[in-house]
Amino acid sequence: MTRYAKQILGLINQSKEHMTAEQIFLALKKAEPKVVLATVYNNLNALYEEGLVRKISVEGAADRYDKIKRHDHLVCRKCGALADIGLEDLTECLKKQVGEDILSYDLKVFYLCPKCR
Amino acid sequence: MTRYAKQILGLINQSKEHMTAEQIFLALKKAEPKVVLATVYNNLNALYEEGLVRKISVEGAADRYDKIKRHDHLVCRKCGALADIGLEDLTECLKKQVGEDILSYDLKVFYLCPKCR
DNA sequence: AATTATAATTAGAATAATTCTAAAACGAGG
DNA sequence: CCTCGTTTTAGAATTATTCTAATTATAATT
Repeated sequence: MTRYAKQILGLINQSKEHMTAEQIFLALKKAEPKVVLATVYNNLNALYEEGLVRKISVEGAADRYDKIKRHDHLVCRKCGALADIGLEDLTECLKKQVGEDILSYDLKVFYLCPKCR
Repeated sequence: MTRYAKQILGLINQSKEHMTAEQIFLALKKAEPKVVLATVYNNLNALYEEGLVRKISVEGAADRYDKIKRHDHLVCRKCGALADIGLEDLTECLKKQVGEDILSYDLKVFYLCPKCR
């Protein structure tokens, strides 16, 4: 794994937030002032292909990157704010229902966050 | 509801596909040759705000619009192809687990579609 | 260490999706 | 038929992301 890929993966795994490519770029820039946004995109795509990070898309907003560790998301339908929740693991249950072999799943639960209520 | 909004809603509800704004625009244009893409976006946003259509975002691709009727999606992790599946309704189960009042949820199950396998 | 090959990074232009702005057209109520 | 509020239009503007080609770094080979 390349130098930048390693650091980007580290950032994503440590972060409690759900960073966009831009935010990751800004964070990485603190350690690597020379790095460029396109490099971050390249590496994020590579990490995603390899299955080392998750990509979450909230309708309308830029894609966000997240650690692989299984967990679900609570999304505010108004402002798009994203929070983690750990619901029970549905993998087995889905495998049975779908029939096909499944790779993973993405469960977003929509609600109105305290601010928007 | 405005003239175009009505037709757009009709298109979405009838369609078996998951159309992007562009595709909806092209379909609507057959009946209404004068309509413009921005109008389609305006109406889609309005319909979405009113909770009359669903918006599904597949990482990387343009947002897709779908009927409100509860169902889930099977997404090919490679090519992004989208298919419907009707899994059991998790609403009650999620309400209990989340605690908060939930509006809806969006479950995407990733797999490799026949073509990409 | 010098040479070559391969992969990663850069800069910046290009593309695609979506939103914004201001003006024009429409439609209901007076 | 005039006015007001809404909808639509045209096109510019924005944003996220990808692409291209040149450059640099890394690794492998002599």
